[in-house]
Amino acid sequence: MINRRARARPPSLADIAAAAGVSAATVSRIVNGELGRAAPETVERVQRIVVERGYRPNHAGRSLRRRESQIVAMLAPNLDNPAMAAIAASTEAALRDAGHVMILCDTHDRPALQDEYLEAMRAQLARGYVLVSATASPGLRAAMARDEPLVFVNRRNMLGAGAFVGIDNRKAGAEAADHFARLGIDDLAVLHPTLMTMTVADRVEGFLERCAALGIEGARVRRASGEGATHLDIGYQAIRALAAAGGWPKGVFCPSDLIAYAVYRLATEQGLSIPDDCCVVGVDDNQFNAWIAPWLTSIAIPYPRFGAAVVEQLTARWAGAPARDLILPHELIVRRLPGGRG
Amino acid sequence: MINRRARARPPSLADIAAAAGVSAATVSRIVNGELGRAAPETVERVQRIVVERGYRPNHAGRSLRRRESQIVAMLAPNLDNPAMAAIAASTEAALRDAGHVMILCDTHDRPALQDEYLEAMRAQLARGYVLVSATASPGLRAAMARDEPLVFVNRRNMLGAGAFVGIDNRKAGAEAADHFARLGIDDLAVLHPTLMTMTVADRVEGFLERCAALGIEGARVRRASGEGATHLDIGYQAIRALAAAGGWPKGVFCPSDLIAYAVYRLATEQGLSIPDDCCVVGVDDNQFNAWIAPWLTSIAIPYPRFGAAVVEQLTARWAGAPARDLILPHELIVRRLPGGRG
DNA sequence: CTGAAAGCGCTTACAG
DNA sequence: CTGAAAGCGCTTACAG
Repeated sequence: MINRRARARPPSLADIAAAAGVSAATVSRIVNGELGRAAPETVERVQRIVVERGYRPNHAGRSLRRRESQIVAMLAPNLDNPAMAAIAASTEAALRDAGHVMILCDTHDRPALQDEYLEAMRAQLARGYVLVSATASPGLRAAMARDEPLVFVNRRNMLGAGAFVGIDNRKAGAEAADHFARLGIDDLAVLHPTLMTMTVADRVEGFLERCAALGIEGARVRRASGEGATHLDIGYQAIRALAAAGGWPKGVFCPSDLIAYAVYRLATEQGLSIPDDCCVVGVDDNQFNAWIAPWLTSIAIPYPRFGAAVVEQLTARWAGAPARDLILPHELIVRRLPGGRG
Repeated sequence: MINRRARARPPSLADIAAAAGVSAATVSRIVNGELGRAAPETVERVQRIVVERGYRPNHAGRSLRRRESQIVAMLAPNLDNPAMAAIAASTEAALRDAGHVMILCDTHDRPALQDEYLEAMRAQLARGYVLVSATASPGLRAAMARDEPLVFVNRRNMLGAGAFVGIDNRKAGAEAADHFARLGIDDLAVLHPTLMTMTVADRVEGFLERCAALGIEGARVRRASGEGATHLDIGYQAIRALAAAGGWPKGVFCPSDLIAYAVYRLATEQGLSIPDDCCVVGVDDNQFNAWIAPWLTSIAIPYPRFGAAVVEQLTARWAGAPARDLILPHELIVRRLPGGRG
């Protein structure tokens, strides 16, 4: 038996107006909180009927009329990355609290897909765009030209200025170097994607600069890079190349936890122990590290706070304020140390 | 300097019609693929202008008129769970391919929030609802009464029938028991939340039933439960209680990977080795297991395939087909075995 | 304090 | 093959 019973139409403004014996204009004003413009008894009656019938304004009608929706689009590469999931979760909650809904788009880090979503979200009359680790693309340039409210997360706008939410990546890299220095480890390496984003490049540069400042010569800090779809694959390729070429370093800086996970995998495969044979420092400090990666010291990025920061930036843009940076504090989380120290 | 330059209005149907010297009706038909109803040269001209001006139909107008949007709402508890992230990622991609957009709502497993989102999405004229591990709630009952297109993922509809996408949880639990039997481990335990969802209860029951069938008496299979916001906390509480009460078992079945992670943490804290001292089997097989949890054997759930299954179910519901179950295959992924076997 | 009216951008049954 | 017209549900400037 196929059930094709037509779904009941939700009550419209007109239905409420008819039931209350007033005009649609009056109901609209009351629903939108303009309580002072109607007689108290009218307000009371309308509000009662609204509740009774479970009236909800139809957003298509409202958006059409106001030429704007309450939709905010988040464009992110690869939702499977726990850092992305953490950002999405906190942003979703913060937007919801502010009365918006978030549409999540997975760009797979491809400019063409990013542009397609930018266009699709524009057709949805999106009120704002949250671009997590955005890539350069013609559509992004067009959105900038139209002065759309854009907020860049993690990775700065590669095409010019733009509101930004993230951490101080150079400083984070430097603090990783300090950590190795404190432990007296100077046989170091850094692993990264062959094609670095600005974010990763800043972390790597911050690390290398501090190493130099600490007197660890360039020859003692090796670099290796890899290619692949994820930092897992990239990291695996990089550490394998590094270990094959000159043996394992005593310490390795990974500009993301996923790269660090790859190092752990190869070490495990080769029977080495982390951190005793090689001390690893990552970035992100994904929530699972505390549970199953006691070997990983990592620089925690406060993703749970990103949501509020994103909303703050969007609100500022809507109010016409100029774009600015919002830099949140990171923190080195030290876990197991080599030789059972600490 | 505050930049308040008004954003340019995107071209409307009327603009295109004017530019092409035809009526809005004709443009609408062509844009919607009714090519046969206009002269070929008209079609060609309109299509050219559509491309030139970058015309995109305004979805608010279309939704208003058609009384339906291309929005599909996904309601999920806790996006931070990697299983949820995997489901969200694959569903987002599949819906996008089918021409829809997904709005992701985080219900935090709270009935009131679930209802609020159900209402909000209804006001958005959502065309369908993907309910991941949904909870029972008045709003869900109301949505069922309205015959909304609902698809339940992971957890069946607790309030009646409903299209379902998931695995055979009893069988999964049974296979975990088989695995222990093959290893000759019969000092077993199972950990779970104090308040079990149907999904988890099925896994646990399937495990216990198979244990009984294999001749492992009830006294040799201990149970412990815990409470908390996440399976991490729940698992930690459960394994601690179990170990404190009667010592560590030789094998433990965890109906989710997160519970298994908690077991690993306590074992590490107490200086025990997994799987040598205690062999752990989880469920989900999150992507990171392959990289940093070589100690964890887990029953893989094919989340990357869930998206297509969800779209299949939604499409069937839209076509008026009756609700049915879509059971996808799981697979036991065996990793390191106790005593270096395997 | 309240309402009539216009209009947001689209679709579609109808007429020709 | 094409268009005029109505209407989806809402908001708002205007008039009273």
